[in-house]
Amino acid sequence: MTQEDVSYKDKKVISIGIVSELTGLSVRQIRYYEERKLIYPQRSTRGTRKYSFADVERLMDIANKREDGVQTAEILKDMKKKEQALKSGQFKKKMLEGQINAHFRYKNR
Amino acid sequence: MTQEDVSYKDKKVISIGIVSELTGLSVRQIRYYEERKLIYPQRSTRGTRKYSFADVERLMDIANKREDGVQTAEILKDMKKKEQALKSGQFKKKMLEGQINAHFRYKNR
DNA sequence: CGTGTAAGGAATTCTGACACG
DNA sequence: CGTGTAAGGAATTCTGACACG
Repeated sequence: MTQEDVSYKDKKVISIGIVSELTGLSVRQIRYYEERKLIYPQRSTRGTRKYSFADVERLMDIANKREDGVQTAEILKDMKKKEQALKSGQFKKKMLEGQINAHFRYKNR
Repeated sequence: MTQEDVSYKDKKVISIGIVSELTGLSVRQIRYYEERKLIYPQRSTRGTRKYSFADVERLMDIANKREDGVQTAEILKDMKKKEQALKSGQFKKKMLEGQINAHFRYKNR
């Protein structure tokens, strides 16, 4: 994925009505999941919510879990755990890159 | 660019107000460029226009040309020319792939 | 030709609240 | 807990048209 593609995925430009169509969730449900801290839309100047494609995917993930009877508090916990794991993975990757760089610095001087 | 990224770029989900903010063009201008066949938004069930990121980029391109004094009819011509060139390039690429495939079919049988 | 604007109507979005369970 | 709904207001979007140039 290039940097430009990431910017598409994370750019908050979709209104709640479209998100509702895209996810099959009601507008009420989407607002409620925000209240429960599961999702963070951006607000436009005039206060309307704007979502990204990443948000839409996250909401579809939430919808699946809710269908399985998972409560929002539980979903929140799981998501935090996964974010933590992701950060940890990124950290490990950075460490590895550091070692590799050090290795080449050593070899090339 | 993966297939998924393409789907983000080309998915028509942005309302005209947001497109206006993103491009700096007035809503009136955006509608006018559609009238002149420079842009093709999708219509939602209730008739509102929906744009993709690709459309937004195309509009920014149009805006630049308009600033240089290029008329919409001229812009339309240029765009058609470029599309034609692109198709031609894709065609050449397909031909080449065909030759490569034929080559390997020959070698491997 | 390209763009602004007022007009009138329809649909969207927002918040806080009551309802049900 | 999770979701529907009616309420009232504000902002959006749509079309066809007149204006200016």
